[in-house]
Amino acid sequence: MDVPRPASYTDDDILDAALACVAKGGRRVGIADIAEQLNGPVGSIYHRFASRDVLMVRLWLRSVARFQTGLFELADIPDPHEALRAMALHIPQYCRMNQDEATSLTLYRQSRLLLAECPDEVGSAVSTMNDAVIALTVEITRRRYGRLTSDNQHWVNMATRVAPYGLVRPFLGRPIPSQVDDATAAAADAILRLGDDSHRMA
Amino acid sequence: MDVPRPASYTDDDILDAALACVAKGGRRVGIADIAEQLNGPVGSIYHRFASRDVLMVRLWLRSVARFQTGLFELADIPDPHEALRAMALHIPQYCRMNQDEATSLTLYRQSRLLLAECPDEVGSAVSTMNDAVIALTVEITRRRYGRLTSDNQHWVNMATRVAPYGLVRPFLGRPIPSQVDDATAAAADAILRLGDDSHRMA
DNA sequence: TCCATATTAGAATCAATATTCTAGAACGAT
DNA sequence: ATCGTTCTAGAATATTGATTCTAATATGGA
Repeated sequence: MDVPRPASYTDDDILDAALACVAKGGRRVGIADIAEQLNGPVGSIYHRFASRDVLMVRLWLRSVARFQTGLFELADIPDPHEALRAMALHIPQYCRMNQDEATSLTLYRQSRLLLAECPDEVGSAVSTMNDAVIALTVEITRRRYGRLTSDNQHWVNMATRVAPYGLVRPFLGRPIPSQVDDATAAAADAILRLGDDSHRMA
Repeated sequence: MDVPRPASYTDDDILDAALACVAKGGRRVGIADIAEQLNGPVGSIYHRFASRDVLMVRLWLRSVARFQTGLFELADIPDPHEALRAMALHIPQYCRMNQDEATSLTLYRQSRLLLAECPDEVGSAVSTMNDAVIALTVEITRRRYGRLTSDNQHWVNMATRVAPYGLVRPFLGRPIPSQVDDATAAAADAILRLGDDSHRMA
């Protein structure tokens, strides 16, 4: 069999270059910027990625996946309330340890991508990206509240994702102060507790 | 004296058109989009705004100013903790009542604009936009904690701005559920309380 | 009516960047 | 040494969208 020329740049090399550009902040990242950071030609980038959009979405997906692996390690915390608080705290901790990737998480939002403007080469990955995490969360939610309601899921979502992410977001790009973690824990506790009084409902 | 031709489009008309485009979401808003929404030519837009950047920043500044006027009405709540909680709750409430403007608040961040890339025609407005709100907040903070420390200011900032805004942000563009308000109040209370134990410090 | 002025109007231009294209290079099996 | 394959290279092209430019228009006072 004939053998092809070996590649100088892997997919991940290119994604890493793009990540560096995104983290560097500045203006909107262009293919030329990525090529410069990569120290390679734009042709090699287009050889692997159909378009700039596909490249950027794949970068985002890779960061999301890496973020999520840390979450699964929290699955075996026995007390469910503790587990949920740990999930909340994982967000500022991950952002502090992986500043560049954390910045790249702000590139897209799943809801927007699903709505439209998403290259279908990556469409299915985008639509299933959260499935495993949702399954995990559902299980812990059931244990935490005794039963699973859409209300409970709402509180858990707010406590473990929305609030923590909202609290770190303004600090991305600079060192994340420890007060963010304290505020995250306090907010998560308080919001999770809202699900305990179901007497509000009819 | 000679009299000029009367204007068909005021500054605010143009900003309103831009606002509608931003709220409509879709892709990045261009001058052509705004002109179409305005039902006028691009020339009239450039007649009033030196550049797209100036226009968008002015839209953002107008939204921020409108948001802030609601805040000042809370100044005379006597109990400082109540006042701070009300400030926090003002954010989801404002976003619910003014969905389009709320979306336009996500256009820029003051910190980024000050750093660079800000047309100096609007630079001074950007740098002073928060002065009055900061003065108000400082006063309430002092009453809430007895004294003013940078730590206290941090907690107040997290409780009344960062957390509430982070909690609504993912819901912008669709109806904002009442749970956001409940979560905001709970989180604000919990975070403000963190400033009460100063025994942590040396 | 005619003037001075500020404005509308939108076609023409310009700049930035994404994308395509053609040529050449690297590899190991034959 | 040659070949088929996949990759690098980067110049050329296409596209997108901001900005500029010239002409025309509305207005009330002189």
